[in-house]
Amino acid sequence: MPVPAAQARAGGPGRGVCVLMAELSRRSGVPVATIKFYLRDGLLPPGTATAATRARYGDDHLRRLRLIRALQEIGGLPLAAIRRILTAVDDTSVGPHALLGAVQYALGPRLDPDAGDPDWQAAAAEVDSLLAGLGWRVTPGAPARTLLTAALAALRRAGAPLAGPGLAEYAATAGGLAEREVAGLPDLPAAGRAGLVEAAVTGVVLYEQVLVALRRLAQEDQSARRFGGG
Amino acid sequence: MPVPAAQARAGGPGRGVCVLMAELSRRSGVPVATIKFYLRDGLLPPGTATAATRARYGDDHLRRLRLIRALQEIGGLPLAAIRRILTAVDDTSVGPHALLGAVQYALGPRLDPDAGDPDWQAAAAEVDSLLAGLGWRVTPGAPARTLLTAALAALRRAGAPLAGPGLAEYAATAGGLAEREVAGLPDLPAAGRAGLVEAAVTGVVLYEQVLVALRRLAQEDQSARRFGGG
DNA sequence: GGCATTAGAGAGTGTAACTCTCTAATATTG
DNA sequence: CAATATTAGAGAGTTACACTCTCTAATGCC
Repeated sequence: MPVPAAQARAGGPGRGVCVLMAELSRRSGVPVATIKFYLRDGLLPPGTATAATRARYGDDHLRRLRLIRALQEIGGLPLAAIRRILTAVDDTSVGPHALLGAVQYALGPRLDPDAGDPDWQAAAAEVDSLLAGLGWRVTPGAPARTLLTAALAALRRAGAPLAGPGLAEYAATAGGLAEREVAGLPDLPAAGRAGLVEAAVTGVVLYEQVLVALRRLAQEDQSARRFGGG
Repeated sequence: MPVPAAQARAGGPGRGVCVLMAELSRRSGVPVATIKFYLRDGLLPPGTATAATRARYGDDHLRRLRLIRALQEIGGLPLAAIRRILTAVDDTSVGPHALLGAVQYALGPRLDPDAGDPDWQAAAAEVDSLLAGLGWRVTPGAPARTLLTAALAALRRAGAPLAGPGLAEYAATAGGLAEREVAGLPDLPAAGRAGLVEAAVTGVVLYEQVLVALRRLAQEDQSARRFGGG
């Protein structure tokens, strides 16, 4: 027995099956108290109030709640970063590229560049020449750039610097991944802004964890082969 | 005027230039109060006491301190995870493979598998068949496996599942990276246990951040090319 | 009419990672 | 040799984060 589409997805934009908070909690697996906290924090838009002590929440609340939890539990993002991402998502004047930038800044490490350290300077120079050689268009202050520089500086400090060719190999691998990922994003007219935006956030954050997890599993396998079970 | 090597690296194992805590703080950039905290927490072994209110710290303290900060600031690990890693590092009865396992468990997400969720079950089945098909030797309870399953389940829940061939492509890329990384670790007799151990921890944690950062930078570049500066 | 449920706001809780304060002792300097 | 500065070590206090609890007034439902 097919459910009438008009009932499953009726009403205005984003208004689907409308339920009370207890039901939203049950469907999302998030405690009621936590949902209230998210509402107060502005992470979740308020429901449509039907009375002084009654409000209803739709499908978009459920999707938003799942997005928050995915970014938090799987992506490991703090709520402050998630709030920044969601603000950009909800601002329809923010284009796709700027939105991805917002996600990058929200992800990006909050570590301050320790200029003055010779290892840092060497790492920064290496990053500069790498990006220049590849012709990648990245903003100078991108957090990922700081992260890369910090990681290379730490490797240098530990006496195991990641040199030019080895680093370029990593960059080529990363470039191949990113190329396919961005190409795989839906077109704007086809998916609409909301669809593109969600796919983009998902792609940046969740695919990263997929990659990281697969690499760790592969390392475990390789380590077992080289060093044996002991 | 060359410094006599016997003076720069004298004494017993790991005892280099011996200094007071203030000097250790200056060289590492870590505040004295924080070093004291690490000492109390057991992250840093105590210095050699020369009097009731005097202790000296050597090169190994400096290296350990740098390792802690790298894992914390770049790897984003909580101190509890770092403590677990360092315990395994210091336990000479732990072999290379088991040490990498300890790092994996320390890194691994602290999210509980939500069995019962159909998306989770589908993701778990996909992970099982992928690993079986690749023949990777990974323990069933590996945290990376949970992370992968959780990420795939979240993608499914968001309506953008990462399907068989696409996932296999990611796995192939990750496998290639891990193969080169593990092959690049020094041999046990050549580097000694301490050298191998540090290279392994570094390889797992810092190279991961290098890869992640490069992927994000590549995404920014690809996004700029596809969506333009707006 | 009466009772369970709900929205909303404020305060309280637990954890992590420091940071501050204090004491006694030791090194340094005049 | 006495005054001052510095240090090790231990405990308590602080800040940030992410909830979680408590309370009140207002419904909805029987």
